[in-house]
Amino acid sequence: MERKVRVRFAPSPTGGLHLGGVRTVLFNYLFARHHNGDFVLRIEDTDQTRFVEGAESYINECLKWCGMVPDEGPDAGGNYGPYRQSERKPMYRQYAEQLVQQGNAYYAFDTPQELEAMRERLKTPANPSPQYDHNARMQMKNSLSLPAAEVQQLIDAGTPYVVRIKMPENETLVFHDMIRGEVSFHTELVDDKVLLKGDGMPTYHLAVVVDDYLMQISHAFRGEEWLPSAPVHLLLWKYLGWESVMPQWAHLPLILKPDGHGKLSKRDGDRLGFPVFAMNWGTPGTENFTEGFRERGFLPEAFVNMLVMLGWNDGTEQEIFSMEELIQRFSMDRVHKGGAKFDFEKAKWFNHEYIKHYDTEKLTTLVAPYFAAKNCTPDTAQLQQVVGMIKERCTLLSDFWQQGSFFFVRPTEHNIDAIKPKWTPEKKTFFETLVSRFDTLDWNAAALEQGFKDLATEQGIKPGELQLPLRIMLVGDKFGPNVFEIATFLGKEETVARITALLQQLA
RNA sequence: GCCGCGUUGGUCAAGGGGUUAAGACGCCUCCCUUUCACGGAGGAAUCACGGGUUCGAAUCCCGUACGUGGUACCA
Repeated sequence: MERKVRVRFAPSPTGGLHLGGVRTVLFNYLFARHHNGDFVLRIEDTDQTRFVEGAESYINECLKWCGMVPDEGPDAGGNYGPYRQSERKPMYRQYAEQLVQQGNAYYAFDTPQELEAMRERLKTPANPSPQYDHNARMQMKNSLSLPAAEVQQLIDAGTPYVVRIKMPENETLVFHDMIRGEVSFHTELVDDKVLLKGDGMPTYHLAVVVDDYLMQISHAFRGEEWLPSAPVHLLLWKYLGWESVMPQWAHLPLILKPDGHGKLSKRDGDRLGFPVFAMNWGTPGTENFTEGFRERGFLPEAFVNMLVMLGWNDGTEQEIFSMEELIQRFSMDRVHKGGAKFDFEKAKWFNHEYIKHYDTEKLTTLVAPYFAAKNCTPDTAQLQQVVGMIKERCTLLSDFWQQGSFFFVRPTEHNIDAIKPKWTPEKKTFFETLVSRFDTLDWNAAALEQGFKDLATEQGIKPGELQLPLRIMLVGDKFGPNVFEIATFLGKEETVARITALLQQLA
């Protein structure tokens, strides 16, 4: 019988949710939805990497913004909770003990100093980082090397200890990865990973196996950095007798720095001037602040689309996908094996595409806050009209203010240098006459343009030479939509005021 | 060092024995527009290297290089 698809994502932000993290969630989400399965959020808050204040609600807000809502989770209830690792603490110990009794794991009493001493002692140029493995374990203080009585004595005395997995020797472990196919490891090269820490909390290795089993997870997707510890997890599934219900695994490629090499980090964003977190993280204005894609002016649809194309495509030339299309077409076997360098220019292109085709009414509600932030609160219908006129020349939501403020606020700065060299008394006369002639014209773009050109012809000046000055008068600089449409929007009174104001400056 | 994974233009990438090796971003040129964009037409630029297998290799195999991840009582 085929199991229902259940995938889980386990974020553990000690900081914000970065691109790689969001993309991992996204692939989890798309796969789950594609198969009509469950999408479960599991929170990894351990004692060591304790959640930073607010991190949990931050994650939930990120997911909501991106349109990926978990079916179950800390707030939604469900049958597999609790979902916070800290609340699941009592569950793990019994499995660790079971492994010890079966001989697949053992107690280790070594102090951090002793571990350090061992590494120092075994270190050679050929082996710069010795492991706690089958070579070293018998030289250490653990229930394999010590007599049973002494072990009991240590435990009775309350000596802190950890539980380590006993890696077998000379075995080759093979497992199937949905992206990479067959992957194999030699067990003697893997160290005896700690399963249960001195404080009684499980390490990721134990927790992820126990939780995935108890939560009946059918598919587990995570970053490529977990591939080397996959053999430990595989062994745990076997030793605990759960191999028949082991999830299918996929190790996702990494997102790399745009320049140079290595994993993309928060520092790269600061250094190169782009966000790496989905949303603002930290306190604005302080050193611990990182701007998010949301606040930078990205639409969530564009953000998600951009992210999914980093490592996946559907094999066609299509690049713009709605979430519904992604769910329909997503398949794990079209995910790339190699990491992808992040390209902010391409990310902006996605956003521009979305803005151009976005519903103007909806776009206006997203743009309004950017105007409000500048103490500009125009009538919604008017703002909507402006948004419609300028949206194709805005890449980010934050561009709308720069591209559209002059519709509502008279420009204070004028790019006079653009017209002054070619300014003549005849042109001055033209604009003075134009103003006086406005009363005879219908106030719409077509009529204004016609009247403007007629007058230019009468006075023997090329209309083109007069359009730039008019633009500078109304807009302040060389940008914006058709100048007659701008005048139409501004209205006769404001248009006249702006023309005369600049005429005085040029005098 | 050892182990894993990877490598098609600057970037994202399609293609997986025979192709003029798609497409997109970015860059450049031209057209449209006497603004900035949008739109349109073009252009430069790629199969990491070396061996095999084959009539034929970007494609299959081996090696090398390079990159990347891991090598913690972090995840």
